[in-house]
Amino acid sequence: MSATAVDDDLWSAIGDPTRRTMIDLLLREGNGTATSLSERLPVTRQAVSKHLAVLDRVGLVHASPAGRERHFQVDEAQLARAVAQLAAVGDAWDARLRRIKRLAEQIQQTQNTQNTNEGE
Amino acid sequence: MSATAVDDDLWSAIGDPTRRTMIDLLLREGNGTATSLSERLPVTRQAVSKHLAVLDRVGLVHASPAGRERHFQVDEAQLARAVAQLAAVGDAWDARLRRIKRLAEQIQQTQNTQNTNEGE
DNA sequence: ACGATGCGCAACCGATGGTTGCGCATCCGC
DNA sequence: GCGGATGCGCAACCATCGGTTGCGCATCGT
Repeated sequence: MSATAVDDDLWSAIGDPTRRTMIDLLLREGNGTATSLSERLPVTRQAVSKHLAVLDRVGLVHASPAGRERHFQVDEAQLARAVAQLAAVGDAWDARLRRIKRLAEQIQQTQNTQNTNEGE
Repeated sequence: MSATAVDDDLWSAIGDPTRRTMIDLLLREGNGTATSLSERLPVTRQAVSKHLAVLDRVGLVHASPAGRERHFQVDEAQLARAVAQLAAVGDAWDARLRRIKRLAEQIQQTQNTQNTNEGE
């Protein structure tokens, strides 16, 4: 049934909308610092820093110190794991509600045409 | 039109591991009450009741009073929306990961082909 | 050398997931 | 019909978390 400890950490990590956006930004730009990310987010540097700490703890990102800055970038393999988690839960529900799968896909199509990615 | 309010509510609703399990149980057994669910969960009835209230508020489940009991069941259409949310985020990241991998492979071969395909 | 920049630590606040305790309504056995 | 068991909601309370502000320290640039 899913829900191991690691899985749960990944879930809670990507469950936060701010963290999702941060991952998105990091993926888009390759890397970033707490300060650079905070400039593109509606939260303060400290909040971003905390989120980065969380993401770092679960291994979704890792930092590389460069002088007085800390450059973060996404760990692709770990993110792939997280994506697999999403898919797993979706599939689990889908397995029980296979008949609504088509409906979900239709909705997804609509959403994809509306928003390809996030901007806020 | 990225994260609308409703979408965000859906995310936070399914983001909680207890609520995910509750949805799972409800799907498995068709319906359930706060008490019946709490017997299968490591939390108290009140906690379950609160979660049910949250899920009810975002429309993922709805209750049907029966005597002194309140039977809940999953709203399939709304759950389909939620699954679509998961898939959408997963697809977005997945697509970007694929792009990164391709880019990395291309960089390795750039010495020869020089086919820079960085859309971004 | 000194100001600007980037960061971490600490204190604090509001929301939330969780608990316990209580009271009320409904059902069941007598 | 009465009383206990059952199911629920409300309220108080606690811990955690996302967020803020404030401060101090290290590094960079002139």
